[in-house]
Amino acid sequence: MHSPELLKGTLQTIVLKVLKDHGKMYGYEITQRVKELSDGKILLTEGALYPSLHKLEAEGSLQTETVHLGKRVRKYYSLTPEGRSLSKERVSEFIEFIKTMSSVLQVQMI
Amino acid sequence: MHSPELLKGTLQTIVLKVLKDHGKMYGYEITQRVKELSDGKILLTEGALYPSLHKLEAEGSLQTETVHLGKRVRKYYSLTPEGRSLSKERVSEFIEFIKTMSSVLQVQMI
DNA sequence: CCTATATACATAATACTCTTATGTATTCGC
DNA sequence: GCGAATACATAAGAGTATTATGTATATAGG
Repeated sequence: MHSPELLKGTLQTIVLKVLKDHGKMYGYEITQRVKELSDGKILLTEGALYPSLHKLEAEGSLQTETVHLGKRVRKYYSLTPEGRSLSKERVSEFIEFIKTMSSVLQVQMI
Repeated sequence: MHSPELLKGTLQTIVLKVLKDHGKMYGYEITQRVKELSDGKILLTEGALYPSLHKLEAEGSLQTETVHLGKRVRKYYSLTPEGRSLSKERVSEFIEFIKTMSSVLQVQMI
């Protein structure tokens, strides 16, 4: 598990990119996918994920679809066109940040 | 200038690595060196830097030397042996984090 | 059967880190 | 002389995440 401080500020980027790559997903599914992709090193907490999803929805980057499975409820999230471009933007920003950090830290990362 | 959220959690790493690479430095000098290395994209704020330096000193990672230049005072910071190994550790952690993120975001960064 | 774990959502209190604002003071360039 | 740069420092506030808590259903193993 990574030191959590580094993760700060990357949650939205992760959510947006994972949704872009995997299409319609629900919250719990996102946590599992990220856990899988990160080989267990990034464990999204619910307390961070759900408010983040709600915020992205409120801002128009995500749209939702509620599905009932028997008595259980699932809320599927998918990117709106604005969410799609925000996803690209966030990933680009992140890559630029890494480039800058590799200069500052004098390490080869790109 | 990078979106500040991404920078969170990287300040200590930056300070420790820059001090390792450039030896004895004072606070203001660190801000300038980082600004230079990052091509103006990372501007350390004093409100974040000084408390961080104080904390690292209190924890035994940094040692200080106060120098008087006429009436002005400069406080030089340098790594202790513990600081040296912490520097390595923080940089390694950061690189590991980037590797993980590149898996999650499905982008080629390493 | 029942109980722990997994699934699935959500919110509130708290902690942590940084930004912004403020304060003090010296030095340099025009 | 005066604004900008140098040089330190701290406090108030904002933002983001963790931890804790709450509710509820489904499933696997003893």
